[in-house]
Amino acid sequence: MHVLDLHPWEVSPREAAAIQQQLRTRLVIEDGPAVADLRFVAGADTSYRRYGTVTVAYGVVVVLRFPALEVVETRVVRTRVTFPYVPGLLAFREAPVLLEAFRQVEQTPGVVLFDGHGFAHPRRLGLASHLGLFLDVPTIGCAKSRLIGKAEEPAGDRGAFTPLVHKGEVIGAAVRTQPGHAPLFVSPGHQIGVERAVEIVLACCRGAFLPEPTRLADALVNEQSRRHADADRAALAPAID
DNA sequence: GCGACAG
DNA sequence: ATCTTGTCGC
Repeated sequence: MHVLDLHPWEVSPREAAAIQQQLRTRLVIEDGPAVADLRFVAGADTSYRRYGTVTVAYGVVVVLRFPALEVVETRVVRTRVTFPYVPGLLAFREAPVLLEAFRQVEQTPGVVLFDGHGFAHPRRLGLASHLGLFLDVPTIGCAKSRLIGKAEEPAGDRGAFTPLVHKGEVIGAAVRTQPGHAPLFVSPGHQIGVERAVEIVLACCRGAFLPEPTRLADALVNEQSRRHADADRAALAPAID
């Protein structure tokens, strides 16, 4: 896939917040691809492991055919990470490795699902929105927990959802993807609206808490990270105290 | 000033 | 996210 180079990632937390303020003005939170026109959807996720002072990150992108949800392409990438986890600045920790993985993707998806928020962010530029701008493709944020905003508990049946509101604005939705389980927080990333985002996420669910793209990316990235743990530790021996 | 806080 | 055995529940 084509990946735009909008700004450097080697920045301080202070600069990171300023960059988000700048990028949010370019976001497009409306419309989105019609479910009937979707042919391919993708899911992306990361996994971390610390070896001494070095933190290694694995990034994975899985492309599925839609609506069959069959895997058609998978990409795995590994990089070192220096940016710390800071609530609200997640993209600066995860984007580098994920964008590298996306560069290797051949089948451009009609929409990409990320494990984190999109518009439901303090500055309206969560991971999904930030990467949507770099990829110039519709994206959706699928977070397992809330970052900001409030939502009524959705009904217990699968598909039920309530609006996630922050400062009087609807920024996403709490969606019941699996009965008996806490709701999934869905929010627009880029080039899509709340309603369409929820519709697509539900169309990607097969009974599990997470939609297939994200669920498969999560399973694959964790497996890769663990399978290469020993080799990675050995390769980084010189850098370990 | 005191909580809350994606992964 | 990651560290971790067994265990309660659908």
